[in-house]
Amino acid sequence: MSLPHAILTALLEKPSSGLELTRRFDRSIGYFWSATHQQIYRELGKLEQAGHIRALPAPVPSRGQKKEYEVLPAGRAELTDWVRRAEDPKPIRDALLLRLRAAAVVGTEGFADELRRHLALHRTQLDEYRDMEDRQFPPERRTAEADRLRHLVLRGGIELERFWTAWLTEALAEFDGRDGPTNC
Amino acid sequence: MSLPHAILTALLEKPSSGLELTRRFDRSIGYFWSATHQQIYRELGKLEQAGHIRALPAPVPSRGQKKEYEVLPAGRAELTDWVRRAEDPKPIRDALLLRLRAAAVVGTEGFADELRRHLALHRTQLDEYRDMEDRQFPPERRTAEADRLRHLVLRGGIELERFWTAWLTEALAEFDGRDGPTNC
DNA sequence: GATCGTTATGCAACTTGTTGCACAAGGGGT
DNA sequence: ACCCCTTGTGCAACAAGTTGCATAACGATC
Repeated sequence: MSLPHAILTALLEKPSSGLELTRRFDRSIGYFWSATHQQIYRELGKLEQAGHIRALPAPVPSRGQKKEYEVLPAGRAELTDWVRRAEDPKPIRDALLLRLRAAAVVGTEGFADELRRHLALHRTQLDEYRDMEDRQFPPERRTAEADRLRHLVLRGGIELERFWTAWLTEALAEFDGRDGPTNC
Repeated sequence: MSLPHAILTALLEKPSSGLELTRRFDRSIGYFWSATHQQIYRELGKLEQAGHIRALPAPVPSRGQKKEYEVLPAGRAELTDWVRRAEDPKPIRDALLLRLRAAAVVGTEGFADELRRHLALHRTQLDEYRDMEDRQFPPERRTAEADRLRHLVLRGGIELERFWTAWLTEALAEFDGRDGPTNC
C-alpha cells in the first residue's frame, strides 16, 4: 500500500504529469520505491477517482496530451494519516542471499564473478548517492527541517549501499581466500 | 521468480511436506525470502506439474494427509542453472524511508515513536541472528564449504540489521537533538 | 461418543507489480 | 507529402504475493 503514498509525496513536492513522475521515480523517490510508468498511470487513475488528486484543467483534453496532477486536501490527509500509522518492517526478500544459500547446496561455480558484478553495481550506486549528497545537501542546506529529513533518507541509501559493498567484499574474500569453485 | 528456487533449495536440504516447509520458511530460509503457506502449496503444485519435484508415495493419499516432496534431477538442474544465471539486484523498496520522506512534507508528529519501535524490532532480530550464529556456526563448524557459505548468508542478515539499528539511532539523534515534533 | 484443538492441505478472490504493445500528437529531415 | 523519432498516455494479460476461509484426519478430554 505504499505506491499511492509515494505518488502523493512526489506530487506535493511538485505537481507533475504521469511521465514527469515516472522520470522522478527513476531518479530520487524511486531509489527507495521504484515504479514503472504503467503502475504510475494506473495509480494516478485510482487516486483521481478516490478524490485524492485532480488533473489540472488542460486546454486540449485528449490522448497523448500532457496531464498535470495536483494533490487535493483529502490526499494530503490520507498521506498524513499514513505517516502517522504504525507499520512493521517487512521481512527481507533478497535473491542474492538466497542464491548464495542455494549455491551452498548445488555448487558455487561462477558465483564469485556474480558477486564481483554486484559489487561493481553497488559501488556505482554508492558513488552516485555521494554525489547527490554533495550537490543537494551541502552543509549550509542542512538547517531547514525538511532538508535535514530528506538528507537522512539519503543517508539511509548510502549506508545501505555501504553495507552491500562491505558484505560483498567479505564474501569475495571468503571465495578467493579458500579459492577454487567447488562443485557439490 | 525466486520462490520456486527457495523451495527447491529447502527441499534439497531436507525433503518435507508443505507445512514443514512453511515452518522452515518462518525460521531460516524465510529470513531472506518469506512466504505464506498459501504461496508454498501453490508453488509445490506447480513444481510437481513441471516435473521438478515429486510427492513421495504415501499410504493414504487423501486430503488432510501429510505429503512429503523430494527434488527430482530436473529440479536440481533448474536450481543449478538459476544460481549460475546473472541477475541484477532489485532496487530497494522500503516503506520506512519513504514515510520519512513523506514526513518531510506533511510533518513529523509521532514519527520518532515509530522510529523507536522499529529500532526495538531490529535490535530483537539482530540478537536472534547472533544467537543463531553462536548455535549453528561455532568456530569449529566453519571449515566445510557449505557451512561457510551458509554462515556468510547469516552474516549478511546480521550486517543488514546492524545497518538498520545504526541508521535508526542516527535518525533518532536527529529527531531528539533538535527536538519537538514539527507540524508542517 | 460428541466436541474441541492441532496438524495439514487447499480453493477463491483480491492486490500489487511486470511486460508487451497500441495509440496519439508534434517536430525534423528528405 | 512522407517517414521516423520523441514525448506522452494508456489497455490487456500475466505473474507474484496476500487474505480469508473451507475441508479433513487425528487425538484428547469431558
